[in-house]
Amino acid sequence: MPELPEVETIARDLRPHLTGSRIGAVRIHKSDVLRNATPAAFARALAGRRITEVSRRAKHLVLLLDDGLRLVIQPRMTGSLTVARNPHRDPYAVLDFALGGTRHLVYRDVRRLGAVLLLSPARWEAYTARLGPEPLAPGFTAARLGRALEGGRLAVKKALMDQRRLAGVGNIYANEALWIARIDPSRPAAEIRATEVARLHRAVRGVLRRAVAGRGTTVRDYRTGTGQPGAFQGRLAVYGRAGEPCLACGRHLALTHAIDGRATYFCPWCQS
DNA sequence: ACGAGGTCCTGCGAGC
DNA sequence: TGCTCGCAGGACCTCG
Repeated sequence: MPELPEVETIARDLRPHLTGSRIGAVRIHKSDVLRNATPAAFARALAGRRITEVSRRAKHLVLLLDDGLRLVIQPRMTGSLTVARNPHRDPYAVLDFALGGTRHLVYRDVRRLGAVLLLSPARWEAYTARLGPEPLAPGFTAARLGRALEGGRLAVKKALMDQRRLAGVGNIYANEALWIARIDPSRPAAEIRATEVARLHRAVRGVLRRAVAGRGTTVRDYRTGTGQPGAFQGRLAVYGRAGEPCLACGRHLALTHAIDGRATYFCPWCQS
């Protein structure tokens, strides 16, 4: 679920609560999300550490600790992170860090497809180097997007969602951006013309920025860092609207699973 | 060098 | 009402 706007919202919400906080007791309710540490080693590495910085990279939340290690949390489909006071019993709570007083940072993940990593500075460098550019960074130009789409005949929608080519775009915003840019999601990425790349560049950045302003899209599980649903789901133009009228031309929107097996919503008329 | 499909998990809504 | 089936925001892998 959480794509760039959702993780950005979580990071902004958590930052004032976490920055400077010391992690007390670490409770691991489900250990299968820990991808590179045993539960004992994980708890030992975190307990007593101070959080010095809260940031986002792609769809990952990154907590920098005072010993240089980074706690990287990738919520994938159903993960959420909130700061709560005296968290109530929740069968889907996965991790719980006491923060002093009554505050806790809780990672909740129904399907537990999420990933939690503890990375040294060197491993972090290697990790972030494999991810593509940040689409909202000032230096992300249309030419840069054009380069990300180069090579191979893969569908442009798949290229947009490929985290090595471009960071942070998932299924919802790939659908939205392609509709805004009036580009057929199944077209080979390498065949998108320069004028279309320019439209797509504007569309991707525009929809991501508006979704951040709207505090993300809640389809089902996503919650902001304060535990609220996002507000952008009411402003989606195509995602989840199969059979409903296209907001541009009024014809019926279509749904296919032919691209990568993922739900692709599009207007067969506007995006052809 | 691709794409297709299975895998990790659980829950929910549709359909029978 | 109660079952089974397919699908869900992601990303990894193997196979052909």
